[in-house]
Amino acid sequence: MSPVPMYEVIYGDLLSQIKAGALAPGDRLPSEPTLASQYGVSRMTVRQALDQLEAEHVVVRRRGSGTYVAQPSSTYRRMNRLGSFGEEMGVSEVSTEMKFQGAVVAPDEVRTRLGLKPRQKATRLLRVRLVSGSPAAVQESWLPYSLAPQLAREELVGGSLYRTLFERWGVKLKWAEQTISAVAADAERAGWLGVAQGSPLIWITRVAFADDGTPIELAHSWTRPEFPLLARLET
Amino acid sequence: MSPVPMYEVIYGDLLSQIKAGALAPGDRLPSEPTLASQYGVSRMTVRQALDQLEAEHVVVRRRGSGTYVAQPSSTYRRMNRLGSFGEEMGVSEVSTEMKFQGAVVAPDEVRTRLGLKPRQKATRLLRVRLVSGSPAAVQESWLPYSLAPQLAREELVGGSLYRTLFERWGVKLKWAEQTISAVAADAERAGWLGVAQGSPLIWITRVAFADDGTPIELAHSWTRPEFPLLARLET
DNA sequence: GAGTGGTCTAGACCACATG
DNA sequence: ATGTGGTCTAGACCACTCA
Repeated sequence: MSPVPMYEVIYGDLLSQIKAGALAPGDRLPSEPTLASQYGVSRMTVRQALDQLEAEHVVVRRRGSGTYVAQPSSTYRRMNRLGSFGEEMGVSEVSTEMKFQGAVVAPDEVRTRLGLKPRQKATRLLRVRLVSGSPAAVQESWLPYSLAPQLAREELVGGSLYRTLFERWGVKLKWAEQTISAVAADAERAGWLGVAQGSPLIWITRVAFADDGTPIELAHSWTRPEFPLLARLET
Repeated sequence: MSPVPMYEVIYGDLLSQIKAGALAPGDRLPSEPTLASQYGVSRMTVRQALDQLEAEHVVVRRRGSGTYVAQPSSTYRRMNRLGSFGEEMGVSEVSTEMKFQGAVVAPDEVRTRLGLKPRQKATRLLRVRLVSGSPAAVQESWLPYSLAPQLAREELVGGSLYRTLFERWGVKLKWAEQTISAVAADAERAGWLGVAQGSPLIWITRVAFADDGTPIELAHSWTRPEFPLLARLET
């Protein structure tokens, strides 16, 4: 058997066509029997691919009618999926100012959340994110130093921590737990973000995990309220 | 064919057993072939039930090993699912002070978001939510008046707007789009919530939809930062 | 090596939507 | 009436885990 399952191939094909615009919102996809014969697979296999697209709201199915490319639900991007800051911001132009990058002894909170031993080192990244040139968020990330020592020195691949972890160290983050709250800007962050001290910021604390459940990253972010999170909730 | 599909029966059975504690976190479920013969169905049908449980993180599958009841991921409750305020808060004791309940001409924002015609009326509910007796959030809900006129007068079923909509009017909310931001408390909300004016609050704007896509509710909520949102993100 | 979940087949009947 | 997606069967081979 091919290393990649057929239903993932079909899933990928359809997703590409939709992203490329070959299949526009509202368009009907080929029927399940049609796809099955096109790909030379059984209908159950086609359904596995469509199940996945449906779960991600890329398509909607209507019994007796067909499967259609979903309307891009006006809002909701970001959130629900774990992605890089750039991806979360969508098409906007994102740049980064690195304020600190190095290895330090992990403070208690970091030790606890990442499961490090006392006096174990951690890599700390402190970044200011700019959207279209104006400051939008401060991000402070902590990772076990031993996981990727060069991370404390080298430049990030494409400015993305997650990409660097994956491409240089083979570390793939699988899921994250976030708490979202609000906090008043302290003097330092207010300065970086260009807001008044004491003004409200969106404060997110995130722990990201590898597929085996190992905690990899503890991150705090402080975002200006002009850049809200968008989320879609299901019943 | 039975009105309820077999895979839903199996799904429900397993979920009940897990919720009741007959299957505890970490326990292994019967294997797929075992379940198939127990229910007298094919293995593919069993897999449909398990697929659903897995997608909801109720179970985890390990190839070559078995399917296990998931560990209740310490944190993450709330968010990701659309539920009542009480459910979101988990087991905590929740009470409500109704500050306003009535029908008014819909302001522009409400008209736009709910798709109402000019001068059409809307029901406005303004509530302060208390957790264990101390104020946690202010919620302002707007609904089309014509949808459920009595809503402007009657008491809510079990103090829950969503339960009232469903049990008294048969309206079932299917999904919602939320934007989450932060905002400084104004004088009125600061007073209700017992915080200083200007202190940061979590500010959520939500539009909830029925299964046919009709917008049913526009809600704003202002929550004290001591009650953060918890969310789980997937890759 | 035995058992598990992952993938896949080649059919089938059904409920439903649309022309 | 035709075609669609929803459900289901009774097998199969595979990759993987674990004793």
